[in-house]
Amino acid sequence: MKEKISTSRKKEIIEGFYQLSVINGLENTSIAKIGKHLDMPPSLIMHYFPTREILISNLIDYILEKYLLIYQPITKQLEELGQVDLTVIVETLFSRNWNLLFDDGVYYSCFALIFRNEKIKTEYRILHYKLRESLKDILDGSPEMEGKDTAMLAEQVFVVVEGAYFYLSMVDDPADYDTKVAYFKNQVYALLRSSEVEKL
Amino acid sequence: MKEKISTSRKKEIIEGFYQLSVINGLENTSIAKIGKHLDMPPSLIMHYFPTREILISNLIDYILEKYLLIYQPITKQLEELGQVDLTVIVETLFSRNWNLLFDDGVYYSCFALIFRNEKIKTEYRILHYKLRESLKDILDGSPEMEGKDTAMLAEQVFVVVEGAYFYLSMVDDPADYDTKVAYFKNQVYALLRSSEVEKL
DNA sequence: CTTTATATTGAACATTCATTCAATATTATA
DNA sequence: TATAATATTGAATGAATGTTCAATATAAAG
Repeated sequence: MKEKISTSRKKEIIEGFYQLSVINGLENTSIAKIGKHLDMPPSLIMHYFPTREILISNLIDYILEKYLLIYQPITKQLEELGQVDLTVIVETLFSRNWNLLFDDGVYYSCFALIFRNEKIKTEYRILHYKLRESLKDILDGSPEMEGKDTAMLAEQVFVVVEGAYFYLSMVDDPADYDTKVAYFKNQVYALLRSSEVEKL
Repeated sequence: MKEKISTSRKKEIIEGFYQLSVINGLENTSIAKIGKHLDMPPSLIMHYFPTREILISNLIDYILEKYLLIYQPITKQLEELGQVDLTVIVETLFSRNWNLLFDDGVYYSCFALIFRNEKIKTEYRILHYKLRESLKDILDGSPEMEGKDTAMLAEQVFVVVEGAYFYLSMVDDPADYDTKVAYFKNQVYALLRSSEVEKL
């Protein structure tokens, strides 16, 4: 029971950090502000996270865990039906709920840290490699993908997905947004249908 | 001549800001540090940029201007030969020099601000729309693109390019890097060759 | 040369920052 | 119950933050 307090407090602090970062931005969220938000002295926060760097590192773990949740609809169908429809994959990847799962502002702020912090870079790399491997495994389970280079396909699909999310963040006009999403979905469907990607 | 001092000082300050941001990160670069770096009192910086927000806004202008420079090899060939080879386009878009033109860490840190600042978001949107329009114009000039939906193609090509740059930032292993770049280049070539993109 | 506008300086401001520390309260273990 | 470990508090630290201001230097315009 002793450990419980420690872990739940840590979770509470990270979540408070995240919530305030969504509102004010990562760079404007101080330890004092988190403390005020959670009704907790700053010294208690530093008891659990000795430095700000450690605190941020844990926030990134938290965000990357959330990031993985986009896969839930796919893995759910995989468990229930034993295999996954390609349409479900594409629709899941481009679903707007993904965007609602976590805040893009915080996500990209944290991402920007990879350029000056090797540990964070590695964390991001591992996550993104994992995502592609998962997709490869799913594709390998589909009879339509027989004989295709699924590893390459997974890379190519995700580059479209991530490029799309990056770009679409700037698009405000809903009609414009929908048109572009349709472009990118078709692009992915074309990739998955293509015969040019067959293995040697 | 009076105006000259003002503009050159402003340029000096923004460049100093940028340089320090590359090293220490945008969020760790204060006005005092810029002043020390340029041997200049902080008050002089605030004379030209009354608030930090304005300073950042100008830094973003500076970065986005640099971003546009990736197009130089293409526009150069366009001026010299009257038309552009598709290979030159793809190779230019994926050239490593692009990465060296400006720092990705600063670029993504600034990008993260679009989620809490409409003005910055609009600036980013305008730039990215401009990039796509330029590519469309270039494609329209190519006989190989006759009858194709070049607007859509430009969108699809850039989503691959930007997704690739985002993803490749995390990749450290050079062999891995090259493999993936080859994937994404082929992906773009396939897009440009595809017959499925014909206009209605 | 005088006047006016701009450039530059250095000191000062309150505020916020991450972090430290010693003291106390709570809980788990023996 | 006594002891040891953890949880929590509140006050204090010095350094850094963005910003303001009045004073001075320099250059342009009349």
